[in-house]
Formats: sequence, structure tokens, C-alpha cells
Amino acid sequence: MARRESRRGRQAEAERNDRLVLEAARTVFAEQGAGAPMSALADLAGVGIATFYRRYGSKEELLQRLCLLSMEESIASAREAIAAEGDGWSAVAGFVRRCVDARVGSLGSAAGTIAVTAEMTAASELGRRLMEELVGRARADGTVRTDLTALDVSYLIEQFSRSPRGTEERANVSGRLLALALDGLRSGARREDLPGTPPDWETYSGRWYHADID
Amino acid sequence: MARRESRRGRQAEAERNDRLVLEAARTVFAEQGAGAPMSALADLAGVGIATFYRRYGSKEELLQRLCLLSMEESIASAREAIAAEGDGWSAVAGFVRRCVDARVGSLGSAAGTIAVTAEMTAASELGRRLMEELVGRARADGTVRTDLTALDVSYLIEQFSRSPRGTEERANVSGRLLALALDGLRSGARREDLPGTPPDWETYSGRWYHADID
DNA sequence: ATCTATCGGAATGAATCACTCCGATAAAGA
DNA sequence: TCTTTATCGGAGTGATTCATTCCGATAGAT
Repeated sequence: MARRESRRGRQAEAERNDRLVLEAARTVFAEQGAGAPMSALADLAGVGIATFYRRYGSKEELLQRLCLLSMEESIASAREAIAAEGDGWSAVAGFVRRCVDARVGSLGSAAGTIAVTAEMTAASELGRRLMEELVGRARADGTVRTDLTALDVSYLIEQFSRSPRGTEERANVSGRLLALALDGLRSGARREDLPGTPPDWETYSGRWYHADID
Repeated sequence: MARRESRRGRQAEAERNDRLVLEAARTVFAEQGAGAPMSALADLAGVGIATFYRRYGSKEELLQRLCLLSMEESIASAREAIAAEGDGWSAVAGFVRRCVDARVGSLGSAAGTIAVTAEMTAASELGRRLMEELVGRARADGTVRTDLTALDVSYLIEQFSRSPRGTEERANVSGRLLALALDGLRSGARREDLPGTPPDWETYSGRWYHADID
């Protein structure tokens, strides 16, 4: 029988692999795009290819699972950020950092190539509402530039989720660039308004529903 | 015989294609990575595949040419920025904008997969010197944060060169995010220092000399 | 009317990919 | 100790994709 806490032997290996496999998939798909070969995930995880297929029936299923986990992580982060004390900018910055850390939004390259499940749609809409609230509050308390929209923040997360962090040096660089961008979110005297028009959700989410097929 | 100015007919088409082909290659490799198929370039350019092979002997040769053109564009931009009047931040911001516009630095994904020519090495070193000067001056006049290095700027350009601009909406988003990041370069009271350590050139350029082969 | 430069894209052979199958390994239980 | 069972890694497979070549078509130029 399985022990309640910390199983042993083969079962422990399987549990370890559960995490290993998911983390490797996140990293590789984030950095190389959804077109990355399954063998690349296996190499990074240090396991055989079959270890992936024992857990997920297909590459598409794995991608769907990753998308859903991303959105759930993003929702949890947004809730915490909204509940946190402190000024609006700090809340937004903390939220963005956590999302980038978890590589939320790194799967844009899968848009149009995998089916969108009902769960994904629901999570996406909840996430959107929470982000609107978070950014709205930050604008209201004056610590974030007033022309910033929640969707700008989404795109920002998406962009930084993709940057490579495989080596210490790359992770270091990534952290510096993110710090720069986050400082750019602050309200401030010397700033000009953001150029162009606020992005729209239609375009942002529409990517997922129209396949890339000719 | 060919007329001096504006050739006609087939020759004009060939010249038009010269530009079309190069621009399509820049865009596709920037957005999809160096692994993009040649057919994708042809589709975007609206020409046949052979039109590429009539101009460049191989994919590798095309990538080398693009790299060199990128670096030359970057050098020209840096020279203009250094010569320009105005404060240091504006010079750096203008430089970055122009580089991102030209997709300089979007070929990082080709690193390790193509041979580095002597011309490329030389251009890279000159570019580096000019950027050090540009950023050094901007730091000195107090309009840019003092912990910013030239290499941070290089990585910034690289990151933004990859963002998709295929539709008006995506170009718009890209412009907004870049504006945010550029504002983050400014010196300012409320800022904390950039985290981590300054990136080093060894790592930055080293990517090109060690193939991805196992 | 013929020549010639250039074109587009089908054809080709090599390489890569998603996914399956199976022999090996080691924990658990008799 | 010996068998059972869960899990493992990676070679094997058929389908797909890619870089590159080749050739018939097209339209200026002469």
C-alpha cells in the first residue's frame, strides 16, 4: 500500500518525474516555441520520451494542460496581488514577476495549433477580470502611468516569459531587463504618453480560435 | 543595355525582388527563429523558392548576409546617435528604436548554427565600441540610470527585435511595450538599482562560436 | 520571330518528428 | 530467494517537413 507521506522507491521516482516532466515542458516550449520536438523536453528532463506519453496522451494534450496550469497560476497570482498591502505599482510588479517566473503566457506560439477547451476559456475570462481590477487599482492610486491597460501588462508578461534563463548569466540578464520594464510602468513627470491605441482583447484572444492552416 | 536610372521590365522585377526577398527573410527569421523553412520566406515575399536560391547559395549564406546587414545598420545607427544633439537618453532611445525597427539582433536563434565570417566578427567589435560610447555618454549626462550597461541595451534590442509586427495591432502593441521599456532606462529618484551583475560580452558573443551539436 | 534572363513551383532525397513497442530494472510481496 | 508489477529508457516506424534542384513557362530585349 502507498504510504500517505513521501512514498518510496519506484513511486517516488514517478512523482519526481511528474514534476520534472512538467517543468521541462514549460521551459522548452517557452524558449523554443510550441514547435519544439518532444525529444527536447525529454533531454532537458533527463528522462525517456515514453515518460511523457505515459502521462499525457499526445503533445496537444500536454500543451493544453500547460496552458491551463499557466492560467491558473496567473489567477492565483492576481488574487494575491489584489489582496496584498502596499501601493499599486508594487502589486502589479509583484504580479508580473511571479507570472514571468512561472512562464505564464509563454505558449502564445501554440495559439491556433491546439484545440481550446472549455476550461481554458473560462480561466482566461476570469484571469482577465482580475487583471483589469489589479491594474485599475494601481492606476487609481497614482503609482502607475494612467495610460497603462491590463492588456499591456498581459503582453509584457508574454514577452518576458519567453526569454531564456537556461544559464545563470541569461537569468541574470532577464531579471535586469524585467526590472527596466517594470520601472517603465511607474507614473512619472518626464514621461510621454504611450504611443498608439490601447490593445483590444478581441485580437489578443482571437489568435486561439483561428487555425494557422491554409 | 541597361538604363542608368530605374531599369525596366524584367530587370526592374529582379531589383524589386532583391529587396522583397531580403525584407521577408528578416521578418520571418525574426518572428519564427532561424529554423523557419525557406518556403515561409517565399510565401511572405510572394515569390517562388528558387528566387531565394538565385540570390543566395544556401540558407546559411542568407543568414550570414542578414547578420552582416544587421550589424552594419546598427553601426550606422550608433554613429548617428552619437553625433546627434540632445540629451543622452534621447540618443539611446532613438538608437534602440531604429535598431528594433530594422530587427537588428533578431538572429540570436541562428547562433551556433551558422559559421561566423571574419566580416561579422569585425563588425561586431566595432558595433560594441560605438555602443559603449553612446551609453557611456548618456550615463555621464545624468539622463540614463547609472547602472545601465551597453550590453543591457544590446539584450533589450534583441528582445524587442523578435516581437511580431505582422498586423497593425501587433505593431501597435510592440510600440507601446518598447516605449515602456525605454522609459525604464531613464534615471530617476524612485528607482532601485538593477538587480544582479552587469552582463558580460564573453557570454554574449560566445554563443556564436559553439555549435549546438551534441 | 527569336533569344535570354528571370520566374514559380513540382520533384527529390535527406532529415526530423510524433508516437509505439519492448526488454530491462528494481521495489514489493510471497 | 523468487515472482510479480510498476515504471523506466530509448530503438523502431511511418508520416511529414525541409533544403535544394530542375525545368517548363513567361515576357522584355533585339
